[in-house]
Amino acid sequence: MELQDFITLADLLFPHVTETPEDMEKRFPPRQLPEGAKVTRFAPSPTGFVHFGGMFPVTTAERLAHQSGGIFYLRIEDTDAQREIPGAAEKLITTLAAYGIHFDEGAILDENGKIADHGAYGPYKQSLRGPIYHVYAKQLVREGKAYPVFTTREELEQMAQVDKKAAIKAKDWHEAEAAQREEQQRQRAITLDEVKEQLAAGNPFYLRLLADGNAEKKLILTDLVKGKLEIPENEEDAVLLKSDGIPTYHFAHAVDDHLMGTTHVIRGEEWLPSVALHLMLFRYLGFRAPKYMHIAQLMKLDENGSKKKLSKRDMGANMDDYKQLGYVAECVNEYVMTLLNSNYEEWHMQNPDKAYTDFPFSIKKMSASGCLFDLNKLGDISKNVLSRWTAEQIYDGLVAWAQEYDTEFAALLTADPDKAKAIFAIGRGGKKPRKDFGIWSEVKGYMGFFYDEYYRIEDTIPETFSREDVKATLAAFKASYDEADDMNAWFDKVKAIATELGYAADMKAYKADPTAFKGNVADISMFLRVAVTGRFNAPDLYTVMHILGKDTTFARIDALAASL
RNA sequence: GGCCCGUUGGUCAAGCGGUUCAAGACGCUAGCCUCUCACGCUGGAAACAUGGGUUCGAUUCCCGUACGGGUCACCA
Repeated sequence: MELQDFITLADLLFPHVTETPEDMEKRFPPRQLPEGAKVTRFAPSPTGFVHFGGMFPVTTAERLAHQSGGIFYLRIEDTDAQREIPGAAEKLITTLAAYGIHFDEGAILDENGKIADHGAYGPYKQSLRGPIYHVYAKQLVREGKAYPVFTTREELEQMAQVDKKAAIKAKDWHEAEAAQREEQQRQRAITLDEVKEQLAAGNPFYLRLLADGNAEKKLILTDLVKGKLEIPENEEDAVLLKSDGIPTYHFAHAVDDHLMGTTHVIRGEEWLPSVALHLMLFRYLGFRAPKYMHIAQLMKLDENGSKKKLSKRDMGANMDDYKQLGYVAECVNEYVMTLLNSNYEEWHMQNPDKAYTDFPFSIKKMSASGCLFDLNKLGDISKNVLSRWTAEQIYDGLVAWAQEYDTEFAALLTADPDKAKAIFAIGRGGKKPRKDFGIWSEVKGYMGFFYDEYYRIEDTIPETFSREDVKATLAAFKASYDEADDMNAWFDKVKAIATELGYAADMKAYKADPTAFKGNVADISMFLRVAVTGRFNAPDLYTVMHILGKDTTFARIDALAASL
């Protein structure tokens, strides 16, 4: 086609488009931001929940923007109506908010929980930006950089039926490639007359980019995470607009990120293969390309022991799972930070009281390779975080969680807040706080025995100990117990019982000659512990008894004694 | 299959040509502390995928191989 023909073609294809790229530039002027301020975004398609892997780019983007005094915005990429799940976008926003991720602008929630535009660069939902894309589409056609491909409605419907993924998997790659190249040549050769004919017949068209690349040649670019990259030039005529006039991701990415002033595009590394195409689009459109950061995928170990992408169905993939299990958002954030920035842990150890948002996030410290999801590590971080909380904070956090996921437990806790807080105060506050639980769902197992509703005998005193000794211990303890005793006096009495029954009161003496005793004071304590807590393991018995009170303590001792 | 990315102990990782032939954290483990547990403390096992270059010298640079991952849609 001739130059003039392209202009005719553009008018034929987009008769309704009257605005020009210049108009767009006026409507969306460059942002006025201080030097070095980064503009980043999160651009999800509303097709499901927030994935743990998604937290990596999101957190990175949020940190980079806010740390630099820039803008972090939300753009909803709802260009595929087929896959869209109603309400997913709203859910995405509330989930992220729960993890402290807030947007400065974009399609965010208003007071009524509805998505509404917030900011001067909207609309922020791509489905609402049709006219904007069409301005640039028309421009590309005018310049001979894009061309239409026509199909009939029947063909379109047929296409919707086939399982494309399965088709790709099954095909012979060489054959498919050759066919594709041939098809591309054929489609490129469309004439103005054919276009008029098709248009007259009312057939829909989709728009393809006319790629000028040569895959034999390499394109050199720098990814801020991956470093220097050498990729073949793009020679595929990617689809820009679909038959319904809605842009594909690629086209929308170039137009939106330019117009919205994105400085850093942060996304998963699955986008790496299309960077050549994206750079071509920016060049065609006359836009300056943003800086790219492709973040490695989060992996998991499959049954065969090989690394696999953490998929939707995996435990821990859905960010909402963590809330249900009782993970505190702050802990998850910290875990994400340790994976994202290799020196975060070190920094945090030196600044245990600072929030992760105070950490100087560095792109240089990001790993280029994918990491394995490690629940152990998350658990450890969680325990450490919670161990620094006050009893009051633990109480509030636990109650809030229990009220949603374990109302029975919540009722018990709130019925006697002082008791609950006294339990949480055990071993808390010092230099070396206890670390008994990292998630709320573990707490009941740790402290349930304090409540008659959950108290039960889980461990039994081994048969190796004479029942008579156990009975004697329980009876003697009751006889000598005085709630007013301090811890030392209390333990002295336990020791006295041990001595009385022929058990060693002094552990060193016992270890020196175990055969001289029937057992030791640890055994005597164990009898009491099983009686009072129902188990072998519990926090300091003296404190436990005081929280329970004399009546409950004695009642439990009596119950065990009676069962012997 | 083509293309791209990656590869230090089980995991996350420091290292960025030579006092590190390898730090730290999680996990595992021995012991100490100790009335049990939870802490804490002191130890331990455990790694530079592989071959070939470059170099006086490579975990660190280059190439090949293997392995892992990603991608090749009118999905994002």
